[in-house]
Amino acid sequence: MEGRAERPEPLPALTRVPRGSLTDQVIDQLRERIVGGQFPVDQRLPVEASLARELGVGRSTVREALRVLVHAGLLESRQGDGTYVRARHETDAALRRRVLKADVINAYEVRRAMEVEAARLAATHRSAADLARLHELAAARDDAAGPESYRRADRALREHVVECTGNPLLGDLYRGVVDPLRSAAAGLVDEVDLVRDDPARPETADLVRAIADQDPRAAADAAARHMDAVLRVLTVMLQAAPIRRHS
Amino acid sequence: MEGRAERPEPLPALTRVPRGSLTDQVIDQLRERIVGGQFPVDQRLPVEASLARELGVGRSTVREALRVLVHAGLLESRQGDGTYVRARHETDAALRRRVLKADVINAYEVRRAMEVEAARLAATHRSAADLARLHELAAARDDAAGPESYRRADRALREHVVECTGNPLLGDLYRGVVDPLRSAAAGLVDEVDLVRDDPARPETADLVRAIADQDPRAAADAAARHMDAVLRVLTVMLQAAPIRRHS
DNA sequence: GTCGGTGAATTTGTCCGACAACCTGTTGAT
DNA sequence: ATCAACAGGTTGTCGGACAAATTCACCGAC
Repeated sequence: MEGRAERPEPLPALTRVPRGSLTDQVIDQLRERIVGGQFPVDQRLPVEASLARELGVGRSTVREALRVLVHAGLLESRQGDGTYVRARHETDAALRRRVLKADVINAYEVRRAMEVEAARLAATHRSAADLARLHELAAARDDAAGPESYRRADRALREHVVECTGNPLLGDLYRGVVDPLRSAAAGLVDEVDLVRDDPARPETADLVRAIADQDPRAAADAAARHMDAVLRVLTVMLQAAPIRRHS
Repeated sequence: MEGRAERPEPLPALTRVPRGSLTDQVIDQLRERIVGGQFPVDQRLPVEASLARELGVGRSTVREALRVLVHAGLLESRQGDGTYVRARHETDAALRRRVLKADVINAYEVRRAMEVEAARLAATHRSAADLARLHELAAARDDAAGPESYRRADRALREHVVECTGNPLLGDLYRGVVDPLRSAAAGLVDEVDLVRDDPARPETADLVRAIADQDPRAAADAAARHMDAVLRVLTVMLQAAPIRRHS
């Protein structure tokens, strides 16, 4: 049953579900395993019969729970093959679905809202360690060798700003909105990223300085100027080549 | 089985699901019936055995579909009683759960991000009809007779601002964040709302004027001042009476 | 050696029957 | 009138059987 060497299932023994509990408890337990990384993304879950045995419930109960998590976007089930983890957080899957259905400009406007607030909060709440890391990431971005590594470095910097806010909810929402944008319109987004992040533009350096100076207003202003430039470029590019999506 | 006269189930005959289709089709079909109003909110669905017979599938298949819709927030199942329609549209249950798990200040910071961006976009994109309605809502708020109707009027005004943005994604996220806040910490939120919306404070009038004047910067500024006042009051109140939530 | 076809093994998908747990409404006793 | 017991109905869970789909190993042809 679990004899496929190419499918490692390095799982600790699952906790037995106490008798009397519901499918909801199985849902919660599976979700916690996913969120906690014990069932990593792209990994295959134990088969239904095994889950049932280890959780001490019937296979039907497991199936109902799995079906819920499949619909919620955390899992993907393939008949004859197995059930795979598709996302780590339920909010990620839900936001992804919603964002991918949205107009790109609208999604960027939402992103703008979060980046401006993140800048403001980062300037307010950042620690000395946050700042040291921010400077490292800014330097790495300036030193990046080509477009791909530049983009990676830029992304790391922006995500670190969101981490400096000390607001995990904002972090989750930011990633939930921005990650689908990256994968769905990858070519366009990358093009925009390059243009907007022309090293001659001062906004990102201003942002880093404002966070260092603990000046929320200046940080928000820098982030807003930055996203306004992005939106201008994006609007022009969409007029030149409209995206066809989600008919 | 359906012999309870006090539980009307005025349902048209359900379409038979073609053989070979999945639980997903039952999910879709039930959802369409709910969204379309054929299963109205607060009404009880036909019992599982009946649904199975009418859809031409097994009871297990119906159960899996129902479980999904329960988890998605559309249905509520009560053992021994029946399954009731709780909402007409698939609420973002995942976002709701996430917000309810968050620190209240963090959630308000996210709300601030969206209200500021909504103000800016409303001033940019609002139509004449939007503005006329905004003025009506502002007047209704000023004329509200007591705390409850004041709150309702205020809420209607703020949600209308978000509608004026012409950004449905922002609208969904705003409601996804704000609605759980309202229900979860209702007493606290209402207290904050009252204090922050002291009629002597100018922010909301400034916001309405800036939207009328199509001045995004002034609108964003008014919304920011408004939410900053809210956050100050909220911080003080949380120090006085910390919320115990979601241990 | 490579490639394609076939069949076995495995896993999910569906159905069914049985019974437990729970809820609602009715009836009878006080 | 209230309360308790009971019956009937409904959801929740379990287990078994089998269909449908996928993967993989084996074998034969080239």
